[in-house]
Amino acid sequence: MDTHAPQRHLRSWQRRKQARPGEILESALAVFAEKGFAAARMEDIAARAGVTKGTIYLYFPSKEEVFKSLAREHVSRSLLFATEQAEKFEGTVFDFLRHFYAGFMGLVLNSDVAVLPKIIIGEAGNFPELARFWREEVIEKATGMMSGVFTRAIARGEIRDLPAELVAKLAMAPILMCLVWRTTFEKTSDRAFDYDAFLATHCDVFFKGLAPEGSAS
Amino acid sequence: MDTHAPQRHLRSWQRRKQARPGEILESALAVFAEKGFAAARMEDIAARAGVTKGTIYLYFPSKEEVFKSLAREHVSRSLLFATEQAEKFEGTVFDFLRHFYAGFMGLVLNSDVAVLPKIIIGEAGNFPELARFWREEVIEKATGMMSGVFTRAIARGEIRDLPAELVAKLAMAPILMCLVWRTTFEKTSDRAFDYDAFLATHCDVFFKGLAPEGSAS
Amino acid sequence: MDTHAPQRHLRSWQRRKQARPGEILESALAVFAEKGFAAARMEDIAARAGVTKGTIYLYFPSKEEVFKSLAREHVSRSLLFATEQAEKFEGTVFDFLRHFYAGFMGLVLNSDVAVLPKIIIGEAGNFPELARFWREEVIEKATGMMSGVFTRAIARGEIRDLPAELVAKLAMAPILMCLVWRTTFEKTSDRAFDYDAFLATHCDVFFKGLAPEGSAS
Amino acid sequence: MDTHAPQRHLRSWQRRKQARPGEILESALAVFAEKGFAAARMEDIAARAGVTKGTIYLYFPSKEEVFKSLAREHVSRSLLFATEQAEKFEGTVFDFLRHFYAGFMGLVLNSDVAVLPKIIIGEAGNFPELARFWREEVIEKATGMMSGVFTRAIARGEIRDLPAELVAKLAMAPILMCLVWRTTFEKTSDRAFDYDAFLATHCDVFFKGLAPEGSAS
DNA sequence: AATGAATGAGATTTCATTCAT
DNA sequence: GATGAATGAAATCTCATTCAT
Repeated sequence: MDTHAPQRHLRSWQRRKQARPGEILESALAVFAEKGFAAARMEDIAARAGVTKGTIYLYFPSKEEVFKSLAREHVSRSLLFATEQAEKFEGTVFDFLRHFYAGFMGLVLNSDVAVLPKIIIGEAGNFPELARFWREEVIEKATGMMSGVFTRAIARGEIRDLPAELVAKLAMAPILMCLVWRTTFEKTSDRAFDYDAFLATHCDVFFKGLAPEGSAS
Repeated sequence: MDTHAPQRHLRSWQRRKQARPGEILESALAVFAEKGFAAARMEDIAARAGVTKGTIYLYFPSKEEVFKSLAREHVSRSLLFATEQAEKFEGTVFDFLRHFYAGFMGLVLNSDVAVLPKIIIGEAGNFPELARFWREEVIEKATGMMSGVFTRAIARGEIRDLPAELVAKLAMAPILMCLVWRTTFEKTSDRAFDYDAFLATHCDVFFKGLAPEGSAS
Repeated sequence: MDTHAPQRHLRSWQRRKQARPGEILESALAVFAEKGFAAARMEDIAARAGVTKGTIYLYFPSKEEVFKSLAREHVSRSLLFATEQAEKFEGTVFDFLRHFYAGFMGLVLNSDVAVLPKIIIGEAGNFPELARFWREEVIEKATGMMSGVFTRAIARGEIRDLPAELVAKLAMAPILMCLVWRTTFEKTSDRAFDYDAFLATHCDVFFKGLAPEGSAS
Repeated sequence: MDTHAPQRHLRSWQRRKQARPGEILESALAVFAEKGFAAARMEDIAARAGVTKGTIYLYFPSKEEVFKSLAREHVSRSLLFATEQAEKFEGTVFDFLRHFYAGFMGLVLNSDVAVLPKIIIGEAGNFPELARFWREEVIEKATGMMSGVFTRAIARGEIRDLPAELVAKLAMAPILMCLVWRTTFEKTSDRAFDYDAFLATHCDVFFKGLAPEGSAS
């Protein structure tokens, strides 16, 4: 009984079972971020997820596949965020960017996703397909979305006529810097990096630099 | 001249011995960049340097020490470059930055040093002391140098009154992006990233954004 | 009885796990005895224990620790034997010694513990702490026990008044000779060493030498 | 010139050359004694002899051969000593033994030969031929010499009628104990072992034990 | 004769993966 | 479904031995 309705009235271990892959990936994210792919031990990942080594193999065929699943899984989240942001694009490009940066900082500071780019950077050499996947699925899509924003802004005369794609990349460079700082140097530093002030200054300079000639800013 | 040269009259194997550590580090740079620390095999490093495993241990006590030597060794080169650039600072801050970016691109595109930051990013978790070392010796010094440049520019009225340190970091964000692109995604991409155009656009926007209010740019 | 036995209802691999360390140490005893510490290969130890290299590392962190565990583990057995013997001391010191020698020969000829002293002798240079441990825990305790026996024998007038501790050491010298012969030369010799006759002659001479002046022996 | 008289008027490096093998063996004795065969490094042996690794191979084809040469070389010294002693045998067996023990203690305390038996004990498993060689060349010859002494003593009525060979072995057991103590435990002990008192007590007991019945000792 | 840089076989140790329970 | 003992391939590192100088 209940065999026909596996989603309803699940017993606790059944709920557990469905949650397992997610728990494992979450744990893997933390461990890969800390150690890199090669130095991460399956046992660490398992322990942090509250299971034993063997259990991971019930859900993933290999360490490599855990890693890839992880990378792919989070792509969707990141893109979802970006897309949502882009859809909210109603006001000026400046409003949008401020919103975007603010949202991103929330992500960067409060979750573990921030470490994914770092992992990709560190392991691109060992997993070229993954690097390609990320470029195509994350970077180019995000750049494309952002390019669209700037293209429209140019069309509306909100900003100067500049190569939209390059401007899109420029808009993301400070974010990359924040990510790298947070995942690489923050722990070793006693003086805090003021991400908000950094991005505020960026907006100040960047927006003024984009503004049409003769505008009162 | 050259009478002070200490390597005169060396036997061939002595000349060899003096050159070995450098050859090994050069080889290690390439292998670590490609694979990361953990996945790099001593045998690979040795083979690329034209020696066998055992030889590396004549010059370095362990893989870890090869890695650390490498990271420390190249710091001097990078800083030398930065310091030389700062000393050339004669014209406006804009001239300086253009010069700086151009010089950096030369470095990034034509040598292997570009991969060092990538290595540091990937292995910071496993070598915290190394991350600290890099932050203190490379990043903070470079930032300090750049901050000085901007502080003077502000004093001279060349640019607006903005937090010099944050502006310095903003000035380096596009460089970080170029480095990451080159070392992480370039190989997987068929469409070339136009670093020069990217930095030109950056200069365009950045300089206009920094310019004093009401300036004719 | 046996209701307190902790191993009831164990699954087979649990029973196995409990037995493993002992099996490994037993195997290690044999291999270390044959080759010495440095020349003993983990693979040999593993093979003799019926497992593979890796398994040893589930129970011991390193080869050195296997060795130390081994040396420490068997101490208890040896001392237990000695203590039991000393407690049986009821008759004359001569009866006791005869008993002691007989018991020791049983140990020497029928078990592998005989090789432990040999191992200690061979590796004292490489493991000074171990040599110290053995001197304190085995040699001095055994000597102390034996000294006590002789002290009491002197007090009772069974033997002459001699330095008890030196006599104790003299009593053990023939045993050392038997151990060394058995573990070092026996295999290379075609003519058997007659341990019983050797110890019988020793008793004959030793007892007569200890007897009080003017005794009819 | 001088080619026909290589022994006379040697230049210093020639004298050196002739001394080299001996210097190396002396050095090897110390290192093998400290570490055992396997753990002894050729570099250590070379360094202690004041040469470099390569030089050893000019005189010995392998580490094993250094070891064997060492063991064989010292055999002659030990036997020479024993034979000389036996030839001095003029007085009673008791005088002889006292002399012998005294001489042996000089050897044990003042030279490195004491470590040879220890080495043999530790490496017998790895070099069975060596163990055999030692048993035959050293132990059996020494025992034979000593047996002869006792046989003659029995014939003269100096001591009781006992199995001469076993008595010979008993006479050497305390020496073995001294050797083992000195090479294995002495360094770890703060309280000195009084070899002289030990052997004096041994003589006291042993001689009394050997004395013919009814003798006034 | 002596050197010492280089070699490479072989040892220890780690850890992803398997599988009986 | 979960466990965790066991495996064994692969990595680091050591050091006896060689050989050009």
